[in-house]
Amino acid sequence: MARYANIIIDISHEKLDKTFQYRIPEQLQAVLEEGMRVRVPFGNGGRMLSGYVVELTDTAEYDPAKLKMIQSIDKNSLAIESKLIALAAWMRKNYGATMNQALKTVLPVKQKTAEKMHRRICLAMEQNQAQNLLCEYQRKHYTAKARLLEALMENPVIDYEVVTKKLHITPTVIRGLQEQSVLEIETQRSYRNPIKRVQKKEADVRLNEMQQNVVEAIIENARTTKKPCLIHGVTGSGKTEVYMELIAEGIRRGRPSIVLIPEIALTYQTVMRFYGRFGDRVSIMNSRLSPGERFDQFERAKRGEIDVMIGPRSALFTPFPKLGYIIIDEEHESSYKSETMPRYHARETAIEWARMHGATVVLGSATPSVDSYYKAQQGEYLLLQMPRRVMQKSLPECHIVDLRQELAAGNYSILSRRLQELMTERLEKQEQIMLFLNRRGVAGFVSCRSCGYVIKCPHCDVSMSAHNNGRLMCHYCGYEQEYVSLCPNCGSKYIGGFRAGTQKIEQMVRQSFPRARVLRMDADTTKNKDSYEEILSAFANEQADILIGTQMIVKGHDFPKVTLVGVLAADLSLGVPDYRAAERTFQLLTQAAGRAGRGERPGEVIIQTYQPEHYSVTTAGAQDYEGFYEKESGFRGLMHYPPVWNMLQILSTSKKEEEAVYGAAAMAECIREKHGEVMLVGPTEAAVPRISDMYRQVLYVRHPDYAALVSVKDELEQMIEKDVRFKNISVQFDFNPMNGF
DNA sequence: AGCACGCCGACT
DNA sequence: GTCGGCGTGCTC
Repeated sequence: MARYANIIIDISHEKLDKTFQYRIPEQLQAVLEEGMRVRVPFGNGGRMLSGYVVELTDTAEYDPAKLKMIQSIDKNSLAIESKLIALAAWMRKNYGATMNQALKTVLPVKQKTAEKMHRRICLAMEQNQAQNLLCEYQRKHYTAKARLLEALMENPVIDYEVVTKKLHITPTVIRGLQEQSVLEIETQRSYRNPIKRVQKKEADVRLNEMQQNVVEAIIENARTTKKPCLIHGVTGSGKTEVYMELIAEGIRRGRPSIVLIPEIALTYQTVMRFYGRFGDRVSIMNSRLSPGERFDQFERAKRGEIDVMIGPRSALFTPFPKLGYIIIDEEHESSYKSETMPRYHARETAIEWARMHGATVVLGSATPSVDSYYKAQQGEYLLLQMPRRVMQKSLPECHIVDLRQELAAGNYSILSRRLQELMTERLEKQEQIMLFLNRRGVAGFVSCRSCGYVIKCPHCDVSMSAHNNGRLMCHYCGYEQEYVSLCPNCGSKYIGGFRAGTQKIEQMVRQSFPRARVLRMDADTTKNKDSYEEILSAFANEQADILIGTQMIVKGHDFPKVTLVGVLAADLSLGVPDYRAAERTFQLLTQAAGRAGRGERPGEVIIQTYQPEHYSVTTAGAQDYEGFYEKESGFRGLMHYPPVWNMLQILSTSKKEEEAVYGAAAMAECIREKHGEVMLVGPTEAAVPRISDMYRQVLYVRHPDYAALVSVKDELEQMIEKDVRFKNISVQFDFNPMNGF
């Protein structure tokens, strides 16, 4: 039975944005739970405030003599906040993080800052009356009051921020004047809906039989077992209509829904479809929203003014008081995994959140993650298949081209003969082409052809990339230096970039097809937010014949005129040193292929590769998910990888190399000593041994049960707290990682 | 955020 | 001396 409770008073102000520890009175020992709202004495005056129990613990983190007692449990708590706090506690436990880190992800809005933005100060008296008062203040040398009053006479309404920051007036002064009714603070809150409304409600769409069956199965499941559902539906099978039908069903039960979409796929088109169906009861969240707008949307959700929230990972924490469905589209996307602590996965977190709400999670993908499909096979998820495209459109025809044979035949171009032929044909027919490459920049690393020396970042130990501004850059820390014309190691002038990037390909394509209009889209051409939409809509409006790009062109957008997709080198993603490389390759190839033939004319796909016999290439070429899954899950089981086993990746970083090494070694020893049951790999240098002058060591722990890994994490957290040598070492946990450290 | 505390100029 | 404005720092 815990003796102390860590309590967060109000997330309103940064200085209070931490926990305070209190004693738990005897009569509450048995009933108090994490997430509960309580009344506690706070501050010198002992005034009573409400706070949330964030953690129950036995260790006093503060002088126990100074700890005060919790007064009571607050009964009129808004259930939703306690639930979110409980969710944060769950995340802390299952992913490893401090409670504050977890709380900040779950309650991302600084509520008062958002309100402050709307807060204005206005003069509450006549000019001449104010003039008199001003004279009086000046006479009495009330400098602050005079300053404020003078400003108010010039401009009767001023933002609260301006008053405190620019005029240097403290809240004490403002409150004083407010009490004397010299001024008023207006906190009018005008809701801004970031999407302009245009449309009337679309007539309910007719679902085909396949869609209808899926909808009925999910609704039935939501009434009974509430298992997470996984929809495996090929591109173009009409998953979005299914989602909308489910959302509508939730609304009929008075339960709103959350739709998670990778930010990159959150396009105008997608949003408009939901808007057309649900009107302004839909709210969209994206990274362009200001904190104020974000807050408004959350506030509307709390009050039940919206039925659907659409957004990326963070939209999961929309504080709906009730919840119908949590829909996760493109569930295999790695953007659902957080890259900062707590490194939570939106899918698992959604399942927990849905459990707390009695809601149902619906996952959808054309290429489900091996993780989810495995769970479906185990009966943990309900699997639903949508194997056909709507309107009897056929899947594109797929050809695999062996690049080794091209080389043998004397073709040194990045475009195979087959691809060139088909491109010529499409250009003649005025159809569009997409060329896809999993790489960016003019070229990859720069190396010397005489001695093999590779230019690396002095801070991160990774290869520097050549950029079009003629400089070399480190992708991890941003370090830049001049391009070199002579090898720093041997002085040879045969130093340069290898492997083509999108820019190089653009040049080559322009050379081979001088009359074609070419667009390029990659991280470099989409630096500012809008250029992304601009390029895509230019291509959609047929202002170009060929679109060349990285991953980002294969997601979301529908281009009906595209009838040829070329994957230039499937190997690039296969070569990544990661156990998920094959899975990622299969997904990329399938998605790229899915871009072809979305319109009336059938599509064709060319996959160029040096490994045409690799199963992820062959199965993607044959549009055979099952075949891929069988091979891949077999491999994972054999090698004890997730999802068959679970894996915990641990990173130890420090400014000093020996400290990072010590941290990893000490943790490894602790694991060997106390958790002999797990499989331990490492410690070793991370794939990137140094980032921004921080040395990095990694450990991998594996075990069939997730819970075993959680207890390893708990053990390590305790050890770290005790061992003073960890003072300058930072440790990060990543459960079932999507990316290596 | 809100409250106490302490500094400092103004005024009976 | 005392009164009151106004900035600072702390709250388990």
